[in-house]
Amino acid sequence: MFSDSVYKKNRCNDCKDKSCAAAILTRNELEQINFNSRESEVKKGEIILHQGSLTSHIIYLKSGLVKEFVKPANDREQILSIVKEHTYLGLSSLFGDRINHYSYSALEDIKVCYIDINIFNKLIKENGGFAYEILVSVSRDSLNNFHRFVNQSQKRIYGRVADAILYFAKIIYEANEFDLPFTRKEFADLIGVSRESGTRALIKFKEEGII
Amino acid sequence: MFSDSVYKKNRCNDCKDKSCAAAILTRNELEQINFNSRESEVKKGEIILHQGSLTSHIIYLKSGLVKEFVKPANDREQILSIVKEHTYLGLSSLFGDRINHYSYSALEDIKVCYIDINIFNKLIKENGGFAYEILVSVSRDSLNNFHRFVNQSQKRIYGRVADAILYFAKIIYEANEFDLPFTRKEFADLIGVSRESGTRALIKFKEEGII
DNA sequence: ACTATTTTGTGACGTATATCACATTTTACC
DNA sequence: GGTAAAATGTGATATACGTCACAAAATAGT
Repeated sequence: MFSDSVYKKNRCNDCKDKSCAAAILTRNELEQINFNSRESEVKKGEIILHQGSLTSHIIYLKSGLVKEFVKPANDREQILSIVKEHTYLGLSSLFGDRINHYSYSALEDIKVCYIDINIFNKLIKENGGFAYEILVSVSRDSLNNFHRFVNQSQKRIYGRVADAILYFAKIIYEANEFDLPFTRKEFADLIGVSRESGTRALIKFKEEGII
Repeated sequence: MFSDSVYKKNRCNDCKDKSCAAAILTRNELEQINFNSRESEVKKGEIILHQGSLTSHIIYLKSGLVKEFVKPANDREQILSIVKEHTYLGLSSLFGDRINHYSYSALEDIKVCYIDINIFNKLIKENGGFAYEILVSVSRDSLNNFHRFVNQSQKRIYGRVADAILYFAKIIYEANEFDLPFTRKEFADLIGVSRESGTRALIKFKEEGII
């Protein structure tokens, strides 16, 4: 189907970046994915998926960082989450109305795989173990989001800033020192405050020597 | 296993309140659920599940209305969603760490079924169609919640009140006239505002004759 | 290297809504 | 049916944060 398949007999089987779910699949099942998928690179800042678009392929984030967001009409953009490598994008949209409910854009240069949605669904129905792993990951997302939701509605700006920073330290980078991969405006969109207020809070944190 | 099983050979198979997912199961699979589940009634106001508790059974809401909520330490209670009949409670907690992340309590007298978690997982792994339906429902939940999340962080009080009322009219009751099934405080907890502010907004709506 | 554009910092100001305090009504319970 | 407890309504007050306006700095494009 794709020219490089001719050369690399089973790219997916040898992939070092397989998802937990894909690790469950048999050689033959991976072969099916292999022949119905394509790898691609996306540059920093580019949009991978637009909210409202129809789902024909599922997108697997092989490496890099991605932001998941919505932009309600003439309203402030809201970043829903920061997605790490080895994750499928927009799983929950896949099983609903087949319309992507969120947008995704690359926070850095990334690698993604486009997998045919029909193969994906077929494997879910045929391989319960695979389905189970997908369920685990959809559920984990769902819980994380709820957690953020509750945080946002109950804490105010300093708490949110602290949460966001800790989130990056613990979950995303697993390190104590790092640079935020986006602008102040995006940071504010993530914690749901205005750009100015977000900045002010960050500065205060710096003054107090916490950062 | 349960005494009534002796009398009613396959209660689950004949159940008129089966979930979409359970409708996919074979007679034999339903039999397995039948022998590892128990039906029960819960009175209005009683708690069905406590956040933090361990999951040993999955709970299916056969009839009635339930509120899903969290109560962060000495903070205001936050209602996450209102759950309608024919829904599994806490699915997303099931596939994570097996700890219930939310609490559930009955908004009216309800009927629930407790299904052994091991049987449930077994069926997911063995019956891909069942797994797929469960995925659909977890995804739908997830999307709904996101939607609420975005709404709450972008609209202010009147918008939220309107959303909540429309939600009840369209989704929960599917009617234009209804009584809110809870107190003003709970209503406020649902839309994430203080009791007083929520009440004031409701009164304003009444004055303007919208309600 | 030099503009043009975008991002960031900072002050002044307005306002939505939380909080407090208390009166009134409704509900629950012997 | 009468008292206690919970739920509701209402005003006064405080404040966190959004918005606006503009300056400074950083980035990008030629």
